[in-house]
Amino acid sequence: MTEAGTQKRAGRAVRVEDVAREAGVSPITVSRALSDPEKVREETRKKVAEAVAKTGYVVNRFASSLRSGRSSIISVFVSNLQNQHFANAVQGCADALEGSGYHLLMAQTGYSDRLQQDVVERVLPFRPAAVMFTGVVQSERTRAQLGKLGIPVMEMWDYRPDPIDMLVGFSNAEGGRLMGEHFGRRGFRRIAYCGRTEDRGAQRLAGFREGLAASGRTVDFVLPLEGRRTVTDGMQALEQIRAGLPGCDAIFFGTDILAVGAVLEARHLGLKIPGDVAIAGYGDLEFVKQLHTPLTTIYVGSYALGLAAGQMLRKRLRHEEIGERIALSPIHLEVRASTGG
Amino acid sequence: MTEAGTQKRAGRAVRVEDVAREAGVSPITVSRALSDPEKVREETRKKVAEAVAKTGYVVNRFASSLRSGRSSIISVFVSNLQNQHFANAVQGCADALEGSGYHLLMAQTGYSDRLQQDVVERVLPFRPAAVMFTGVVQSERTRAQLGKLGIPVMEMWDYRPDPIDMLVGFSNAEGGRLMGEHFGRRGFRRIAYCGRTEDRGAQRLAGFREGLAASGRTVDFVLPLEGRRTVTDGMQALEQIRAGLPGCDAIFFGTDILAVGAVLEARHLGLKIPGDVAIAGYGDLEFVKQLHTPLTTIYVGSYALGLAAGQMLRKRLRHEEIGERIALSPIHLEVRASTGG
DNA sequence: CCTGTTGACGATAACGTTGTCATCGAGGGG
DNA sequence: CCCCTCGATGACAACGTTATCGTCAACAGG
Repeated sequence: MTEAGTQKRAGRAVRVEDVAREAGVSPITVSRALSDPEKVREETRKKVAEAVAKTGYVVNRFASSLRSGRSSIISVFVSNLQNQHFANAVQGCADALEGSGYHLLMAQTGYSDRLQQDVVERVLPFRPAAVMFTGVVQSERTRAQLGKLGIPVMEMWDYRPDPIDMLVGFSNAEGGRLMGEHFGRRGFRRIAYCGRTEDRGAQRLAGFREGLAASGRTVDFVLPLEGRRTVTDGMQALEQIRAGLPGCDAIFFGTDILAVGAVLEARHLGLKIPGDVAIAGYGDLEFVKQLHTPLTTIYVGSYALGLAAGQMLRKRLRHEEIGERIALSPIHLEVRASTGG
Repeated sequence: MTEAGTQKRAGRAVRVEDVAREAGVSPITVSRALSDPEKVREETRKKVAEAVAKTGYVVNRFASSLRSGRSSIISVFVSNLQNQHFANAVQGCADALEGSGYHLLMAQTGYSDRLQQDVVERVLPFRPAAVMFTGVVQSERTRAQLGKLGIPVMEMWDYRPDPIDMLVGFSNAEGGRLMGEHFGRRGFRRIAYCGRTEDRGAQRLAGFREGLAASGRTVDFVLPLEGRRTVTDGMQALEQIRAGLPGCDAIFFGTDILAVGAVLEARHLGLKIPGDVAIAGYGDLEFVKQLHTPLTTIYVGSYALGLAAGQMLRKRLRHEEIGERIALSPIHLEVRASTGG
């Protein structure tokens, strides 16, 4: 058994009935005055407001949601708020939904599918009006279950062509392409990629190749580094790339953290950036412009993404036309000193 | 009128009654089998479980909370998740409460008192089992209102001796003191402080003076900078301090962001750090160890703080003895190159 | 055999609100 | 002057669950 629910409120709650008696009207009129004021005369509304103030009445949303069959809860699934981008996105959602009367219920998911399944089931008792995910839902079973729920579902962050319902994401391919074109304009000749080569990484790499192809270039060396990586990995990567591709003059890292490591290591080795080797990253860190050698990277607006998702969802909840159910949040190239800004 | 509540569920919901019929028991037995399994025979429990699976029953927490008078909702007030420290703290709370059966409801507060008052009222309809705040509650009216609620209240982040109910915070004075002692050990002679001189800043400064006093030192120059500040402010501050206190050889900034600016400006001016001027900050940024000149600062464990707060609250909700209702989360000095680490 | 206790389960009612339909008077068109 | 619409309000019942009390059988102790 769970621990929840040992809190009991003391005393008898103030009910609509009490307010109604105080105001000299019927309970249903109190209800209307509070939730649909236009249907009540100005004068009556005022009497009710006074009675509410006097009694200290606070509506009970459990009763109200039960009876009306409406829920003001939107459930937000986040794998980890310590990831600053996710936190920003959630804040964006919150801001977009401010004043809409909806409330965000945090649901923590680990990265694992099994957990996500559990959590979805833990949230369903609240009959949420909608659910949002930072990151696409992986498990097919969960996707099917969510689809059948008949409520708006928002997937954020990643792109996929067949969302459960709505999606606002970044195009990883677009980011890679922008960087490829930039490398072409800069005239780099021996080009390496380092980072993940699965999922998001694969998309970034594919886009990168495409962008380079526009100026007849190719990726001459790929150093795959799967999973979570650190600055130290980036430092080692630089050596491996220089060994694997002698004369390499430009490296695109799939993740800023690796690029930061490479920048530090290059300075350590006395290499000129970008003279000897140009280095670029992909936007997962906010401080890279404050490095000694500011890093060229792909800027990812995680707050803006969350805001856009929240706005789309809000429209949807108002039954307004939302047009496309898939939106790509803008990303752009930040050219800085590390590629010769 | 708010927008919320336009979602209506289609079809007839599966109720305990349906499950009961399927399992050949009474509704109340189904309820018990699900929420208090020990009171039901193993065999009956199994029949109920099968019936639940077959019917796809999901409990309706609105009905259950309404009838039982218990809420599984804990309301968390955050001013801004884009502040990484707050996000970490919230994640800590979430982790501490994982598996407890409680759910976190996000409540966004601006920094203003008026807003906080509004939001508290927006949350009360959920009859939360507890409320948590990142940051102490400023408004006396809100403090009184919360006190009367009779539910656990947790204030996080700042320290104050008279919390509404429970508090887990950092001692800003302690951080200042540690830095003052460090400056003493380093032998700095002409010492400046720059940053806020109100609230948290005042405490940091007071602690700093105290730490310096241990080695007979004093703060020779104070440059007050109230409000939110940026790297640029830090850059300008360095010049002002050098003008205001010629020969200044060490500066303690009340906020890392200012210290970062000063470090960048010092490098720009060709000053040696810490040879010409030592610089230290106060832990609000995570990347300062990755600067070209890593920054000495006060480390603040925001995740650990949230975790501790969540754990204390969890105990409290189980009616366990919690001992002190006030806890100080550990902070410590991170000595790095910018003060001659 | 009687009384008391315990364990498993059920019948009834109530939690506080709002959807639905009904009522009633005011005003407008024929 | 009648019929109809419209605005404002009320009576009643129902949303889905669980607290409370009650029933009934099994069993122990005297």
